[in-house]
Amino acid sequence: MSQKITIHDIARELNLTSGTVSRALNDHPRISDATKKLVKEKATELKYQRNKIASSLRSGKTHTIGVIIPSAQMNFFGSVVHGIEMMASSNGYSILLYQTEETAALEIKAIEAFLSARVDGILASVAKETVDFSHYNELQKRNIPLVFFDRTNDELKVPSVVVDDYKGAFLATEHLIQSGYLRIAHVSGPQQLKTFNERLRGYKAALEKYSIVVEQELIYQGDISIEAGRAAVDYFFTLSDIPDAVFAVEDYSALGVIKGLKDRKIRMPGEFGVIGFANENFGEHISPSLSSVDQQTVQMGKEALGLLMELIALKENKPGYPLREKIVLEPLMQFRQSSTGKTISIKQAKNNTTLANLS
Amino acid sequence: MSQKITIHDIARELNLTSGTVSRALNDHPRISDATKKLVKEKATELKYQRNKIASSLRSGKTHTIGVIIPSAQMNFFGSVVHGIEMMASSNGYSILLYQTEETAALEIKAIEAFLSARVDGILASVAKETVDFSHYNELQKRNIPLVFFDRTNDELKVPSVVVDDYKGAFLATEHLIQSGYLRIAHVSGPQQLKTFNERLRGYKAALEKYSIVVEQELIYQGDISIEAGRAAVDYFFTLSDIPDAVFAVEDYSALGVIKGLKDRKIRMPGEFGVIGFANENFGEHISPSLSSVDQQTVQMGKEALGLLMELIALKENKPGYPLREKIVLEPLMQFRQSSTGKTISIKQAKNNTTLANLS
DNA sequence: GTGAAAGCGCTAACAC
DNA sequence: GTGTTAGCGCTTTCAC
Repeated sequence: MSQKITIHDIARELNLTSGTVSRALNDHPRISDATKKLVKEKATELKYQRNKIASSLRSGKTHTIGVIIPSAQMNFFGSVVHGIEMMASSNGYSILLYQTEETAALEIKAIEAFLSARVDGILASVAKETVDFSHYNELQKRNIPLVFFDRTNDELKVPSVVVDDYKGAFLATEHLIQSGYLRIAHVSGPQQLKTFNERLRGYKAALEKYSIVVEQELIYQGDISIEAGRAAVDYFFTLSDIPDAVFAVEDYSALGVIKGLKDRKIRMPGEFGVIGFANENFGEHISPSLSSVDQQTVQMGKEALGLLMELIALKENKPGYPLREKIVLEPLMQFRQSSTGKTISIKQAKNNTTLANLS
Repeated sequence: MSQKITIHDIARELNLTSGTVSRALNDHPRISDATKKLVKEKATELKYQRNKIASSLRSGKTHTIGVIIPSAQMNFFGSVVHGIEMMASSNGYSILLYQTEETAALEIKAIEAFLSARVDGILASVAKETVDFSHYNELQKRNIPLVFFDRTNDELKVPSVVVDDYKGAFLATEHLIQSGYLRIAHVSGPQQLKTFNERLRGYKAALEKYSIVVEQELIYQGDISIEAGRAAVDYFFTLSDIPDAVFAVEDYSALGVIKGLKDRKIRMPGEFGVIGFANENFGEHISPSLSSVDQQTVQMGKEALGLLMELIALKENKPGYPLREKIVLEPLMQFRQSSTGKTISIKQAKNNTTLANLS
């Protein structure tokens, strides 16, 4: 049988009341050290385990936070969750984890579960599919502390932790320019997500800084997948003026681009430069190794939890916490082989081939 | 203000009692369809959210399970958690996630949190550091359903889900033999973990099946890291009789081997065959693409949760569940470029080079 | 088919 | 410094 020692059992054995036992266990200031010691010893002796359920019901605090991610299988989110859980645990919080599989339906289901579980706060990375944010709105109405990480939305005024997507994209694009690439394309992601929109903005800004005209035909409306990258290459090679570099919105898209270019026997780097975003763990091991923008995933998780703790403290009217609306992490540039110096243009390469054929 | 609609509010508005409302919400058979409909409509109208805390306190069931993993940052565990959460969610269960960072201290802390949260069951992958299993023993004493996955311990009689490491290693080694490789080495992992020991056993068994003598000098005592793989190559090339293939205990070691061989300009496959274990996500994207043994991570998670559900049902005396003690998943062979047919021996290659130099 | 009432185990006023 | 008391919101016997 599973044990069921309660504070009443401890109280009875010590000739105290359950109230005193409860206070002793919670280190209430007005309980004498002697009884505290007595109670705690008896508690361990009886292998008492505090019933958090009952405690939560009475106190209204669960010390549990809900975490919503698209999928734990994606390295990026596993890493963020790692950061979140570490910090949560050391703050005495437990985390309830739900995955959306990028669908709004599961996102709604997760929020309902959290509401029902009376979590003290929620950390979420919005699903790709989500366009209607009313379920998040509902959380705000109910005054439930909420922090977005990575995937955010600006319509809702939700505090968030993100990497500086704009800056990362800007630097990535600038790096391609400085490496000598002249016609730089972009494989973009779903534009309803601010994350991806910011990266597009950064891309454009870098071009503009160097007085390069932003051409709409060089922006392929893609997705974060290998397939999207491949499709982008197929598309780019239908253009009359083929690009010689790609800044992909994410590493998997970048990988697709590399695969597509390899199929076409394009030399990377040299003929073609590629840079991605996310610094997924395969990047440094493929060939050419993929240049990318590191998003400080673990730190992102820690910061997100920290911000949520502040919101929770604020809600409980504990003062002294200046509320930050947004934490922006520095993108860490990881320059590898795929984006290093341009040596020869595709046109030149083609001409060479033509010459070779003629000779 | 956060809302606090209770069943009493619904009851009052409908001139019913809270008991009836509770039953209606839970689809109790003796409640008329009419009232059920009425109650449910009113519930959504008032945006009622069932208080799971109160429900759990009263019923003794939390519909929550605790999950213990070394780290969510490790792709393997992220993947298993993905499987666990998917299945849990579709069974109406929430998961509480704790990481051990491979330490016994955090493992104990996690179990205490789970006990206190009154989880209905626990899924755990043992920390590398753990040698004393008394905290897991305590769970058994308290009759809390427990299932191990991947990292198991044979002393405790805990139901578990693992991949057949022996068989996977056997098939991997056999594949190298059948591909024409003659002198097959092994980069092994920490032998105190049963997982890695089983893989060594499988390697030896395959050699023996083909009457190949197991040579101790071909077994490099390594680890699951790129560095270990590189070091293994350095070592193998000091041997008077250099091997022509490697079965590495894990993909990162295999990757190190590939990198080491590339540095030495060894052609793969052909001159040298390599196969790993784990089917990490970089494997199919590197060149040569890495042959490996897939551990069915997502399936492992699903099976672990399924087994736990059975244990929970058993505890509640719902009959008809034959209890399985151990689920062993089939290793799925992923043959890619790195292990395909041998075409030329290193000796031959050297001779060719020598000849070329002479001419 | 529904009502009445007890209580899950804890916390937190309010006493003194 | 400790006792008393009243619930938190739900489920669940026992009625009828």
